[in-house]
Amino acid sequence: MKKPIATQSVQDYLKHIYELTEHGSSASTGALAQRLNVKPASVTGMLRKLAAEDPPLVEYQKHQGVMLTADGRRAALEVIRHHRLIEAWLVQSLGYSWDEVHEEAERLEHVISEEFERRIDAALGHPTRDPHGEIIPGADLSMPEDESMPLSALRPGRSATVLRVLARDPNLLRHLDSLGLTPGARIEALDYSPFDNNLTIRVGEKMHVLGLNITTKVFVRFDGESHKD
Amino acid sequence: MKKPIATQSVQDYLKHIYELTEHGSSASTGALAQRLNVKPASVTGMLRKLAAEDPPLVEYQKHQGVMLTADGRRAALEVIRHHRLIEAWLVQSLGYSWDEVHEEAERLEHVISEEFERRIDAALGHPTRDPHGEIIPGADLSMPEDESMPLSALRPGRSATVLRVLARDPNLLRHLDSLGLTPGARIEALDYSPFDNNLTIRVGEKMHVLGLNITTKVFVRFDGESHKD
DNA sequence: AACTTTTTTTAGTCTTAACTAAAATTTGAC
DNA sequence: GTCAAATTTTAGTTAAGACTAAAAAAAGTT
Ligand SMILES: [Mn+2]
Ligand SMILES: [Mn+2]
Ligand SMILES: [Mn+2]
Ligand SMILES: [Mn+2]
Repeated sequence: MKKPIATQSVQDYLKHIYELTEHGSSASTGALAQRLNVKPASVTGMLRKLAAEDPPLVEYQKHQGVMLTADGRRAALEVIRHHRLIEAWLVQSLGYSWDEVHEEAERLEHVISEEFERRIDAALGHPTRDPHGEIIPGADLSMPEDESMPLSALRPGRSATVLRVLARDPNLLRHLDSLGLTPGARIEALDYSPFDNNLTIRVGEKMHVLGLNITTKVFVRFDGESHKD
Repeated sequence: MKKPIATQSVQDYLKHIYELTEHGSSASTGALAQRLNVKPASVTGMLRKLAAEDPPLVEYQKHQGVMLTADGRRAALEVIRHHRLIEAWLVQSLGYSWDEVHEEAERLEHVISEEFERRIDAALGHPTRDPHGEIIPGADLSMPEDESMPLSALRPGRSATVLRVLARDPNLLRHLDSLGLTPGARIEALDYSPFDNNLTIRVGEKMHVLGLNITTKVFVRFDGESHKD
């Protein structure tokens, strides 16, 4: 019932495959190579290996991209849970800011014990989201559906609440913070310009005109929509 | 001015060489192999490599054992500082007990950033000793002389204060804890039996008869001795 | 449909850090 | 001082995971 070991490298491959495929499609060799900072030839080699593991971790057919098996998905979610709990805990317990935590978590995620995981989870009160608003998989590795919509879909007259931001770049994160676009922030859409896709919003007292570069990276829940189906 | 990288393996070798040689002598291939859980042949290979690094990390002559160079010593102390700060912090901040922290620290020590080191150091109030009483090297990697004496040297009529325990085995650590032999504990020697080296001591209300297995692993400061020379 | 470009895979190398087995050296007993 | 035992080193493999260069397959273009 216990899986033996997965190297750091294997864990990183699985994590990135998960992130590329969470919404159905399969991940390409090239896309993985780019995310992992590795050459495509190296990715092919690893994918063959992952598909040949005893319980196979991926389903892989030449030239067709990969998808995670149930086992691979569980292993990926285990790493993602580590990553996000660590981020939350670096912020809450050591005073890191949200633009500093990713890099640190990237290394710690591979070496903490399950005991450590349990302890920070408990110390944080079993949080459901990390500092960027990403959902933290449960201890049972369950992953609730993400119901957020990109801010780019918000139109004048409607308002919304920021759920999460999709960004790792520290400069972008600091910029979003300076705009007040952090999880929980209330937003009102004031104007939309169809030609350049600029959206004018109000956050608290402040007004901002945001381009797609930003509005596609901030995910919100529209106000006045049912939470459940 | 920045050293590039040292792999986890290199860091572990340096750390164990430091621990074997802190009091002058040089470390043998076999002793290192045992501590590192590796075959002697592997140790020889690594020692050659460490001696050949650009600033050499060890001084090594065939069949003569190794000693750290100044550079190697600094790298070792960096890892040891990480290890001991992490142990302290696992205990104080996450409620670990002193028998659980070593294993976790063993893995974390290699991956935390200098920023992380600074933050836990500050959060703990710049501690000078880890949960086992081991001295934590300073941020400048200075290492104060350890002035503790083994409990086995205490004789009836004298009393002492526990400074540190030399143990990693969780069972031994729990046993020491149950005896009250933790850093700060006051001890009074009541009786000594020269033939079996048994020492009878009082700790608080309790009396214990301890053999060499324990008395050589608990280090104390004798009461009524000057701290400075 | 044929050809060009892009993507992916194969084949072969390299590095790190282990291992085993055999050779060499040192230690220690007499 | 000689010789056996213990320790250490050399030599040659192995495994993981990266790389480059060349071959093959897929996708796009006219
Ligand atoms: Mn990682
Ligand atoms: Mn995050
Ligand atoms: Mn270690
Ligand atoms: Mn310790």
